[in-house]
Amino acid sequence: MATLKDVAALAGVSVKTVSNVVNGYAFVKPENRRRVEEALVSTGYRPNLGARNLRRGRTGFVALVLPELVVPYFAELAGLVLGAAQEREWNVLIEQTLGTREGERDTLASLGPHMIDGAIVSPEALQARDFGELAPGIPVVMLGEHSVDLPIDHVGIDNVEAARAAVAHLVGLGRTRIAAIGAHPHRGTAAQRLEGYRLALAEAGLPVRDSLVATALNYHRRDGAEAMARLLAADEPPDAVFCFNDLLAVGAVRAAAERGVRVPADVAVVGFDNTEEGAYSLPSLTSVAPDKAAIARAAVDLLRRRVEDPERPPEHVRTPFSLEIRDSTRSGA
Amino acid sequence: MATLKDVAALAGVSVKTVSNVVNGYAFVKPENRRRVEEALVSTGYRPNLGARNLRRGRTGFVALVLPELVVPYFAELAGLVLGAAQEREWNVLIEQTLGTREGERDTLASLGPHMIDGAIVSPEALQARDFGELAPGIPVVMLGEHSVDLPIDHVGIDNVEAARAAVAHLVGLGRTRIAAIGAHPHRGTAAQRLEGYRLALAEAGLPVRDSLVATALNYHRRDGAEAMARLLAADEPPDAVFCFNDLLAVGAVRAAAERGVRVPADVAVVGFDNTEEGAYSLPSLTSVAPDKAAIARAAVDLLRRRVEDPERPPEHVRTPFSLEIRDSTRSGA
DNA sequence: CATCGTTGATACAACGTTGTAAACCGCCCG
DNA sequence: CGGGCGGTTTACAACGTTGTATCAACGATG
Repeated sequence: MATLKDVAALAGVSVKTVSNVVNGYAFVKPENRRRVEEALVSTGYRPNLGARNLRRGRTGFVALVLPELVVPYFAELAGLVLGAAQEREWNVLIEQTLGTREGERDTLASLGPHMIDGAIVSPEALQARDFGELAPGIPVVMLGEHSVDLPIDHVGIDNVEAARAAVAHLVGLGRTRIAAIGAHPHRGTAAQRLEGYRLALAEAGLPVRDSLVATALNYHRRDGAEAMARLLAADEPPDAVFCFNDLLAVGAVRAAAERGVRVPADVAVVGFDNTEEGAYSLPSLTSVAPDKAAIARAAVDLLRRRVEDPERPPEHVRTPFSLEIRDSTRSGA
Repeated sequence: MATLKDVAALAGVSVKTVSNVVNGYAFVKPENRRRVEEALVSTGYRPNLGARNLRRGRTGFVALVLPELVVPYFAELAGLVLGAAQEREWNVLIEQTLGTREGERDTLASLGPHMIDGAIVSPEALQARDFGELAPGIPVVMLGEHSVDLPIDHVGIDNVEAARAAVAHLVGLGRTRIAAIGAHPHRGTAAQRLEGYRLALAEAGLPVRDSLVATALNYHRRDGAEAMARLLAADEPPDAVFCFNDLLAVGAVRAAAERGVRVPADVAVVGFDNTEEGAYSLPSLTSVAPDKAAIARAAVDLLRRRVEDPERPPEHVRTPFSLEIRDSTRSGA
């Protein structure tokens, strides 16, 4: 593997001059520049990033910490972050926490302070305040959970508003027994979506019944199916369900189908995340659609600014969302 | 950030002694060892991996190169590789090629030789032989495509056999006009699955009709839907479809539903990859189920052995598969 | 007592890169 | 003609770590 030294020897100049050419330093005699460039090509020189970063004190790596890649929302998001980071010449290290608190702690601890220039974290169990101690001095941008009181950069949609819009849509269909699937004791986003759900019901003059709020400890298809089964088995089953993500909704739709309950005729279903899976499922899924590309771009951008100036005041970026209406809430279907 | 030097100063020993303690060198006086360990804890020392790797000539990073994370099969696989690599104390760099030849070339080129100890590559457009020139000297393990003639480690299922089993299953249902969706001019796996499809038809004494083989330039839901639409619009539409992955199958099912064609009554559908999405879709999808965990483990293991001994002869690991039979091919449903 | 081997500790160099400061060149100006 | 100045190049040190060689101390051996 060719190093600067080899190139320098071949071009008959010093190592530093080669380094200067590589880094685009202006004052290099054209003649030398030509010779160096020739030597660079003929040796196939590639900088040793480890050495460069050791010298510069940066690594060029960013961590993307998220619960699980098998959750389509995170897979889509990861893809977009990868793309956005590529433009900034960052390499992305994806870490899965599996949603457990230990997983998140381990991940952040094991990354070590030297490995990464910063991290984009989509927390699930972890409280935001844990970050200070776990990743001391590492620039962090948080996704999803909204925690205004903490001095940490943050990107996300307005979960309360989004949930309210989703439930308002169900209200608009004339549904009155609207359930929610996805309540969770420790998840910030869950609390916010539940809040939006309650607000929408209150605005419509509908009662908020505990029996219609289903907890889901994970947000997988299986959890949605189980929750829906419980709801349908109850005395007064719902005529609409707002699920806190698309996977829960997919599970809910399946559980309904298995029991001969029609969607949307008997139960209308709204999901969250607007994954492609939901758009293709039968019936296609109405879903809250966060602008994932905007989230990814904003997160990478915020992290870049934070890395460049660690002292700047933390920023909260609110990205837009919309409601994609599909067959699972269309009466015609 | 504490360095060896800081720890050494605090413990009153030399830098090297601290290094020896950190690396578990045997001959350190118990007294000194104790002092060093104390200092390590109190300074919260974490080795600078960049420096360590610079010295050792290894990076501790492995690349996982795949087409797209939004394809559930790759997301699932990535999650499993992440897990398997973690046990080996490797960090995984996930790179998306977006399935284009340029993407794959760029990715491999940009990683550079210094960045990674090796790569696990799931090629799509790229020909296997391109790797030699693109990543000279980098240990590579290939996934999926079977290319016995090349001196590269390889992990995958027997695609011909798997496809044959899937189509044989459809034959067993009494279907006679069995279509295939997913033919592709440049994809090795596509060619193999098509081969298995042909074999199964031949064994059953059924003709192979070109009009029943649908090309898909990508393997997304949309492509499956479009291909299915073409097949259904033809003079003699199929009574069964073998899709080369689950996404194509999901799209195909949707296209059928939109045209009032019932699955499986009118058309039975088999997918490939056994993704969770398929298991929960309506109807649930019969699918060829590669043992993804085994693939991930084998790939990481093979790469580790290759890194440790670059001279060993290349190995081809054949991982098992099964056929998961679900509603999309069950007559009762 | 001289020699040797073992244990324990250290100094030094090196990995490949880049920032700093100094040196060199030619040229213009006083 | 000496001093200064901008352009151009270079030597050197440093980033944090670890392999090699060296060295000191010690008890055992001949």
